[in-house]
Amino acid sequence: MSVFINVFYICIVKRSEIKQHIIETASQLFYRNGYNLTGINEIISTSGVAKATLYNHFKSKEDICVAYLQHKNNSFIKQIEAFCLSKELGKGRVLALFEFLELFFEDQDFNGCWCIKTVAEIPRDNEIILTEIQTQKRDFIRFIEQLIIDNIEDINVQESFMMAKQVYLLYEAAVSESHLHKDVWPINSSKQLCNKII
Amino acid sequence: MSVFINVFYICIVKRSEIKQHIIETASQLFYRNGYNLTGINEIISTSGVAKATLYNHFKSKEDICVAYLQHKNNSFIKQIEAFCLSKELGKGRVLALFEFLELFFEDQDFNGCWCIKTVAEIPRDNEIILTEIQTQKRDFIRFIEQLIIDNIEDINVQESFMMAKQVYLLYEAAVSESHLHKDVWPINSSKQLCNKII
DNA sequence: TAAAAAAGACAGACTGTTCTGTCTTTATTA
DNA sequence: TAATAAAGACAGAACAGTCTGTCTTTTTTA
Repeated sequence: MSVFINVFYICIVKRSEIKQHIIETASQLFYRNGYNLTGINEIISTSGVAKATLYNHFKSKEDICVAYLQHKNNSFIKQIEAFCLSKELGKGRVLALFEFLELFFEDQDFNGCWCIKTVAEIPRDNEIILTEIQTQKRDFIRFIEQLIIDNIEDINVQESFMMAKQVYLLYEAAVSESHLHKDVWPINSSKQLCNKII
Repeated sequence: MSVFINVFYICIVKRSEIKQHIIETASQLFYRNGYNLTGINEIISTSGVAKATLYNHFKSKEDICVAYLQHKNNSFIKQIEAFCLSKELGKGRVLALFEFLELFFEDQDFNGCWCIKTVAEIPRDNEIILTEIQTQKRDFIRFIEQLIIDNIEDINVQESFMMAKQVYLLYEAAVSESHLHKDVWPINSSKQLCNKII
């Protein structure tokens, strides 16, 4: 039996993948239930990892938080980029942002923006986490800007940056408000307005 | 000394105003430091009220949370309404929303939207608090809608509702994002875009 | 004098973090 | 290939706090 369990366990988490496994487990819990409401004990019991092992990989809960944010952002950027590029060249690729969000919203795990959620939970003076979040958002604005440059005709640098910020604001509002109202209307309204300005 | 302290204390909070005093103290703490990071003990020590007294007025921390949200919303609506009406009739009264937000942002106590913050902190299934928040937001949209009807010429009911939702989304994005980026640019971008659509 | 507030002890559950000592896996050597 | 060494994952206790909410006793106010 011991052998079976061992073999079985290895199938789930290889030794070399333990850190990643902890990150994924913590991410699910943090995103679903919130950072402060998720305890270390819940993370270790859910992931099946020993406490000492967790603290071998991360020096503190805050450390896990940063890893969680990065994990979320990495997969998000990868997915939304692939989704937009799957559409035909042109305005549609910008509007695809909101179509992606629609799918994201319909996902049962949707729980709003992890950055906004986390900012709301940490003390004002936690610069480590705040900096990580601001970096993610600035990268996202740059991603939108490139999308605009590549897909909107006759647009100069100044205009494209201004437009990127506006599209970004509409996207962010759509995420937060669809979550708050538990309804898709903010996504539609934002998309409509975005269509008007691009 | 005991007498002095008592006299001094009475000057601050009359007996009949204790409940209101608790709400105001809790509001400051919840808004500044977050709901979960603010303990009952901090509320009582800051307000100078006994624990039993607090639990005489509120049956639970959640109860105080609802009172906090209502308190915030009441004073917000009162202030923004007065500010908008202080401007000249016309489009300017709609744009005044963002001018109000600018002042709000510059206030040292500014810490984003209390609704978004609170939603991020409570468990998904807390319907009492969520309902309170959704009601506040719907009321705010209705307020914006009335502002549009009163100040934009030749607009029908359908258009005004659609526009109200869009202006609302821009306002909400401006609040959250100016807070996140610690910068005024989201307010300016939102205002600019709002000006374009009204 | 009766009602209400103050003060703070209290229960009981939870927090993040550190630690010990054991067992298992992996890498290196002979 | 077999023996050994190093790395690190394991369980679980302990630490010094925290938390909400209840309760009793004393003091103050109307």
